[in-house]
Amino acid sequence: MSATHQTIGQVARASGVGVETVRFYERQKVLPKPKRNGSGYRIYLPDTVTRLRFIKRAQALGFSLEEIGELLALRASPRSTCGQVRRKAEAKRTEVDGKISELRRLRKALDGLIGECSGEGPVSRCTILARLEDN
Amino acid sequence: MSATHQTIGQVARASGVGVETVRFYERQKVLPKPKRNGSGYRIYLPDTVTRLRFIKRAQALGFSLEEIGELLALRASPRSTCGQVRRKAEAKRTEVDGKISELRRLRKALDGLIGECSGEGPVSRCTILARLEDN
DNA sequence: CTTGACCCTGTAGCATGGTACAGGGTTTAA
DNA sequence: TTAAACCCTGTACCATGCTACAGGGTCAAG
Repeated sequence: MSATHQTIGQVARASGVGVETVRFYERQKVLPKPKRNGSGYRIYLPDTVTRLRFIKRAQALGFSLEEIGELLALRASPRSTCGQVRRKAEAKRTEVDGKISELRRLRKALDGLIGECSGEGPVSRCTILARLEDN
Repeated sequence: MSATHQTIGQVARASGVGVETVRFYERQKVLPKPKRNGSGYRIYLPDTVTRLRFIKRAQALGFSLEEIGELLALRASPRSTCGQVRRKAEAKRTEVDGKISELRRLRKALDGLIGECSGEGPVSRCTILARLEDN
């Protein structure tokens, strides 16, 4: 194997994911279909490792594989603009903000229930359960 | 149908869930197996609607069906104490807190990327993509 | 020449909380 | 009596991101 093409096991190790994951990404279209050698083995160019690392970083920011596919498509097209990428990031931030508020709402509700509860006595006099039951 | 027993369709309507959902909850053990009539139809006692509403409220607080099963088991056992219920609520609050911090971390990272980005020019000079590619 | 490490395809499974049939039987009201 | 509305079981499917086979073929070292 020369430095310019690698097997699936090599790119997997170099980017810290599993071999099955690399094949999975190909099926999910976040990795392009690579060339094959005479035995049908996948042969990758070295930029594949960069791409895999890109995927991992984007995942860590909360992007789904589908969204990562869109980011990669932007990256690959000379027509696309930085503004388009930025808008994806802003949309994700808005989404994250929405999840945070939802979780804060939950937290508040749980806090209310816990605050009202003495923590003593049998379940039959549990104020938390009473709240969950009926009104 | 007397007031003391209802068909699956009746409890479903009365509690605002689908018929299939009621059967699903039975499989998931959050609803007990009901008696059957001569034709094999499920026959529910009226407390089933209370139980279904309990489930919905607990879900709104972030409890999974499995956790709701545990809450219902506590509710049903005279041995259990209010403290056990309270501890479940506290554990859920801790879990929610963990998710909130994780999301805030994401938000911060996205914010940093967005802040650095001019939003102008081609993707080839996109600072957001550059960060994701980073080696 | 054999062994072990690698590669292939295709499929199934995990968790979560349902939804949607297919292909039956039952009940109710006109 | 017949049609609609209901009920039954069993199974498959949705999203999400993998992981784990089974049952092969290939390749490199000793």
